[in-house]
Parts: sequence; C-alpha cells; structure tokens
Amino acid sequence: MARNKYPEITVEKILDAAQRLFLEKGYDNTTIQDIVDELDGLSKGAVYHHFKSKEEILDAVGDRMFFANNPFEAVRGRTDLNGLQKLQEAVRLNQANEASVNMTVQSIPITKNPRLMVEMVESNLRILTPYYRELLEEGRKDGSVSTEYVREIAELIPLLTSLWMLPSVFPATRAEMKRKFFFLGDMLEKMGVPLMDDSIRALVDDFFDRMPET
Amino acid sequence: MARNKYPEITVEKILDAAQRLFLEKGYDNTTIQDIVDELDGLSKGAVYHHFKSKEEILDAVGDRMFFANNPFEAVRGRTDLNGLQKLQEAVRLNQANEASVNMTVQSIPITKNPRLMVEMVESNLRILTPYYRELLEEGRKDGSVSTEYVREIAELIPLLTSLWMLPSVFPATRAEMKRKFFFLGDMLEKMGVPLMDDSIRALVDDFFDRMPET
DNA sequence: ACAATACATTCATACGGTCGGTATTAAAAA
DNA sequence: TTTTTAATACCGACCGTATGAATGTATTGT
Repeated sequence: MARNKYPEITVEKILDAAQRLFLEKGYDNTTIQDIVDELDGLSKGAVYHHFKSKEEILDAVGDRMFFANNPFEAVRGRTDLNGLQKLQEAVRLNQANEASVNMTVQSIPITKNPRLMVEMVESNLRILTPYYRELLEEGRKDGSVSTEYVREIAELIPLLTSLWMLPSVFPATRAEMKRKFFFLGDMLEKMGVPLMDDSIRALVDDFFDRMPET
Repeated sequence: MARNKYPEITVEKILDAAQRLFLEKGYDNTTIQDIVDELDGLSKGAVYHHFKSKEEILDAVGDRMFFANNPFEAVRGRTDLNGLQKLQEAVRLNQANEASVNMTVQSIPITKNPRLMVEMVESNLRILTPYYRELLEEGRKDGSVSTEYVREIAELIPLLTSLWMLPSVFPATRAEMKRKFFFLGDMLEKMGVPLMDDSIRALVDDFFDRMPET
C-alpha cells in the first residue's frame, strides 16, 4: 500500500486499534506488532511515522478518552446557573459518558494494566481538576458553596470517582458502589459542597442498577 | 562463586538491590542485569533460581516494604485503649515508618514508575484496609467512633495517605500538603471519626516542616 | 554415594525502535 | 499546462537489548 491522501484517518485507525487492545489485554501485553496486525495492510513503519513511541500512543488514547465529550465545556456559558448548579449539571452530563467508559474499562483487571491506570488518573487530574476548581471557586463567590478546601476537593472528586469507584481497582458489589457514592455525597455536603441532589442520586441509583453484577 | 550455605541471605541481597534500583530508576527502567551487577559476583541464573520472574521480585519488594514494621500489630494487644485510641496510636507509630518510606519514594517521579506505584497502592489496600476496618468496627462498638461508613473509610484512609499525599503523584508544596492533611482530619471528624488529635497534628506538622521543598 | 540445591553459562526469542528506500501528493516554477 | 521540487505516507529489513528457558556444574545435606 502506498501513501494515503488522508493521514488523519490512519491515525484514527491506529488509535482505535490501540485502545481496543489496551483495554482488552493491557498496555504492557500489547505489542506494536499486535496493533499493526489490526491495521489492514499497514506496517510498523507507518505507526512509527505517526507516533514516535508506544508511550505516545498511550497518551493519545488516554486524552481521546476524556476529551471525547467534556461536560464542563457544555455548562460554561450557562449564565442562568450558579456555581453549584453548574457543578451539578456537569456531574449529571458526565454520568452518561462515565458510564460508557466504565463499562469498557471494567472488562480488564486494571490492576494488571498499571500504565493505563496511571494514565487515567493523570488525565483525570490534568483535565478535570481545573474545571472543578473553577466551578467551586465560582460557587464560593456566589455563596452556593462554602468550603475552605477548594483545591483539595477539586482534586479529590476526580480521584475518587475515577479510581475509588472503579470496581476493577476496588472490588465492590453494586450495593457497595452505591454506598460509596452516598458516602461521597454525605462527605461533600458536610464539607460545604452539597453537590449530590436528589436528581443526581436518582441517576446514580439507576446507573448502578443497570450495572451487571460481577 | 559456587553455592552458598545460606540462600536466604542471597534472597535478601537480591531484594535489597532490586528495591534500591526500582526506587532510583523505576521498575521498567531497571533490568535484571542491573540487579545482577549490584550483586557482587552473582549471576542472572541465581536471580532466576530464587525468583521465577521480574514481576515476582516486584511483588516481594512491595510486600517487604509494608510488612517491615506493622504498627497495627503493635497496638493489637493494648487493652487499655478503645478503638479510636488504638487507631490514633497506630497512626502515630505509622508516621515514622511512613516518613522514611515517603522520603525514599519521593525521589522518583513515580508517575514514570507505574508498576511500583500500583504495587504500592495495592499492598496498602490489601494490608492496611483490614486493620483499619477492624479498629473502626471496634471503635463503633465501644462508642469512640460513630459512622455508618466503616468499610468506606477503611478504604479511603490508606488510599488518600498513600496516593493523594504523595507529592510525586499529586504535586504539592509543603503548605499544600499540610492543608491536605488538615482536610483529611476535618473530613474524618465530620464523618464521625475524630482521628486526628493535637498530638498527631503536631507530629504531621513537624514531619512536613522537615520535608525538603521541591 | 546420591539427591537436592545454589548457582553459572549460554542462548532462543521477542519486542521496541531505527533507518534507508519508495511511492504519492501538493505546491512552486517554467 | 507541464515540469520540477519538496514534503510526506508508508514499507520492511534490521539492530540492540531484555526476559527468561535450558543446560551444566559445584557444593551441601542425608
């Protein structure tokens, strides 16, 4: 096969294959050749033309998983909501996305996939924390949130929802997952951030009910 | 060199060297040969005689780092303390150990060392969580602790102290580290576990003051 | 004497990554 | 419009290095 007119398509193909394989077998157990084999006709040279290392592919996959749909950008323009309400709306919107990601991620024992796990935690931090901080700060100014610990909570929420709530890392039944979520809600409320309102609780409840029991 | 009369010594030597190198350069960047080179005269065959894979060495190192001195076992027999007081005593004892471990761990950018990081988090969970749960349960029975969320808190404390408090994972200055700790204290207190008393706060304060600023 | 064990040595295999080469496209020059 | 040139997409052989298996040998316990 000779050169392609639309290289972005090739890049996407590589990322698709890589993501599938990383989630299926883990980063370390996926070889470049494995990826190449899923790329009808393409060669290793092609992969290394678009990405300069395997690690770079992982980074790209990680980022793509998050930037796919960013609920925080969606609520950014909403002038009809205060800080807390924006947060709540973002969490609601996030739920759908999170759900689908969780579903796919759940399949691998992610503890056996340390690279991907670290990549996820890092992406979460890099991407989500600033959004949370911004909205928490806004909520503090408009009075809908009252806490001294904006930075801390902005770090904790992504960490807890992306890692602690992953049953593949912290094994838990559906009931236990719900308890964790309610704990998080209680905790945030006691710390001055009444993030979880009834509509979110209902959403979460429903989400976990649909979740297949392992 | 021919065979040794006391193979356990060889095993310890291997673990010592491995631990040093893993912490210095990271798991992935440390080769078996690197380990062998630090083992005056020993060969790769020797290493593979005692451990059947590189991964197994990592597991052994991870476990050894925790079982080294277990503060929870020390307070187990203390009948003069209630659940909460035992917890506090364990945390106090833990501080010294944690300090030294953190010091060494701090030197590597642990994000570049995903295997070791996951291993640490996992060991923490596996080993520490049951102890916390036991003592929290005890505290609940004797009334010194009042929370509905024993299991959740027993998971959270090790997670937060071992991961969230690692500045190499969550970059933070000394002042920010202190804030995190105080947040944790406040949070636990509000959730019915007044774990951090003045003596612990003082210890922590002192600990972070000695910590070199990055 | 003999089995079990602690090592040494050697080597197969596999993987990440490089590199020189070729085909194709886009744009500049004629 | 045609020709030239530069940039880029891709190929595939090859390299260095790493894990770990296989085989061999010396030493210790029984």
